[in-house]
Amino acid sequence: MTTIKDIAKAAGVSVTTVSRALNGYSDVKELTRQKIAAVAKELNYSPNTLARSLVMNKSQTIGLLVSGFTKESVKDNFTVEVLAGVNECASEMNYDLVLFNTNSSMQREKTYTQLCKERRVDGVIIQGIRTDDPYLKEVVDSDIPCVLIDIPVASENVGYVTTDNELGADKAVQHLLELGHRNIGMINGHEYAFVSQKRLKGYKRALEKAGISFNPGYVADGSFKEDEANEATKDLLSRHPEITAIFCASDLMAIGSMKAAHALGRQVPSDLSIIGYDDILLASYVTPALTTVAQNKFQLGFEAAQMLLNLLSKGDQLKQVILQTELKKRGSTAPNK
Amino acid sequence: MTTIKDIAKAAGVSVTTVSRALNGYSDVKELTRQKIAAVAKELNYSPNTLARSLVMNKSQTIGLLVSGFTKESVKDNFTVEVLAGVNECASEMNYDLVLFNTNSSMQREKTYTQLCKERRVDGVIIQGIRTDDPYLKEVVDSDIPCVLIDIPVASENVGYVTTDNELGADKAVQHLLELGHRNIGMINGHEYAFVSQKRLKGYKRALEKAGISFNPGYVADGSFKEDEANEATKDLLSRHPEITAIFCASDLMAIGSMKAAHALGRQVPSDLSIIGYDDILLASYVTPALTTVAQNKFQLGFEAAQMLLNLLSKGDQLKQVILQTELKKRGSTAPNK
DNA sequence: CTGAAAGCGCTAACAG
DNA sequence: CTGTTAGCGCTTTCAG
Repeated sequence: MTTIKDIAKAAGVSVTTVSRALNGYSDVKELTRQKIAAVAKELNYSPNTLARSLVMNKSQTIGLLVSGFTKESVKDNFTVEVLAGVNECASEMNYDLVLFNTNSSMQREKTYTQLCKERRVDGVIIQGIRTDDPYLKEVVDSDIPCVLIDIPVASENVGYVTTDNELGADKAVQHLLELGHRNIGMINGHEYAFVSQKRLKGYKRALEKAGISFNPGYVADGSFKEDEANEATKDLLSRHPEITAIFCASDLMAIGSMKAAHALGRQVPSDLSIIGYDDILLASYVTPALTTVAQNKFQLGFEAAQMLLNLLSKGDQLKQVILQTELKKRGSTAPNK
Repeated sequence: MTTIKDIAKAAGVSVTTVSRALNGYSDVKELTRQKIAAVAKELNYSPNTLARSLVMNKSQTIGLLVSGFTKESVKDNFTVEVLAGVNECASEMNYDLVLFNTNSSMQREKTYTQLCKERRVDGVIIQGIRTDDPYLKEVVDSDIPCVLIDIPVASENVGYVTTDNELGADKAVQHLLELGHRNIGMINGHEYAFVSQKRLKGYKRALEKAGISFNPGYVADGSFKEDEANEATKDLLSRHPEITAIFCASDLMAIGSMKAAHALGRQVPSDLSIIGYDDILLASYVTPALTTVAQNKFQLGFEAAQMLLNLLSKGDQLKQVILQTELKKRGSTAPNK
């Protein structure tokens, strides 16, 4: 493997000159530069980024902590799309991504922080972590630049990007209200997700605006899982058969709810309207197609990467980005009869 | 950031001893070891893997070249599942993954090989690359240990893992034959995928076994895309209305075919049977649910990682793994009337 | 059992 | 414009 030393020798110059020439510094005679470039190509040279990173104390790498790559959770294309967005932005800025093994089946012995510090990533993007994850605080408290997705925490070198979850939920419920529904249930995620709290808030707000008092018994948790939402929906509907519409805090759960409705012999949307959240791929493929509150997952990732890179370059220090959502009316909601 | 030097000073020993103690060498007095461990923890030490990799000439990192992280291609959860498998295996073996930016919208100036060499990854896994990708040959020819997914190339330090595509296609067509279909069309991917070639072969083989002569006009290409398959299917069916069943070389294309059938007023499965390949998530969610040939994508990734790590450890030098597929009978196929 | 010293490949003052 | 020198943090002979 050729090194700049080899090039220096072959070109009859010093390593310094080689380094400078190869890195495009201005203070190298054009002729020398060409000579060096030629030799480098001839010798099939590749710079060793490890060495460079070591001395520059900068790895041009950003770490990715996601908990969405387990065998089970591929259903949700949320993670992938976010990743695609991150990748796109990182790509443009010449950063590489390292995926940390946060979800091994084995007991993890190293904390995220350790992983990041050892790998000397320049910064880290965190997604899909529960707010009660013990390591979350650790990373945030560390001095590693960090951008969180859907977790509103900001500080010296921590920012976040999320969507307007309260408004999104509000819009969803608003839609149901406009269709004439009055008894609207909600299947929420779990308390360890900020988005759940926000979406519940939006649900309440929309209800309140419509002059409908909030009934805690109308809300159940589905842990963001299809199966649990299925169960929760069955339970909810049997306790409250008067419910004519359900707002689910995720599409996957909405699909679970639809199955529950089906099992209970209630037709969607004629007997029961269901609205989801996220606009995952499946949403438009299930039957009936799911009405949902769409969030731009790709953009979420892209913006997160952009914020992180800005943080790193000490450019604009924007610590908060809130994206808007869009109501997608499809087949799973209909006027109340 | 603490270094072993700091620890050495604080513990009153040399850096050598610190290095050895921390790396669990046996030739360190137990007392010294404990002392060092204590100091290390006290000083909140994290080893610098960059430095270590540099001197050891080993980065404990494997590169991932996928072309499945563009904004458009998230539909296919194939890539993600493979990634999950790779991640799982790498995780167990304490390797980290670096995702190379192979799909930036900008013109890429660096070849895969360059990327790999610069980052000093120990090996690389390649997935979703077309066989006519100019860089593919380059990587394979380089001396970087490499495992390909679905591209049957093996050499000194190159291996591959794939599924038995010919048999899989054979099983699919067999299934249609058993349902009494005789005029069976095929929507294939494109010629730059080995799997397409294999699946076509399997299609022919099944037909031949049944004593049905191959009609080239019954085969069209859909480029593995939903839309193109849709068009191709419309075209195929209008040219050959006698076709009663179609074998699609991917589920995404099968979904496109289903839409085409719908547009043409042909009911699936009663008027037209459609069978896919892959068993992507969508397959079981569309209506009717798609009959398909399932491949274990997670395992594909897992085995690829395992093979690569074996290659790296100079353990068993298995260069070829072929996984089996499973026919999943669902709602999109029915007996020929 | 421990330490001194060399060196991985590169960059960055600093001095010409 | 170019070279000398030092050093990033770590591992590894080689001597004790």
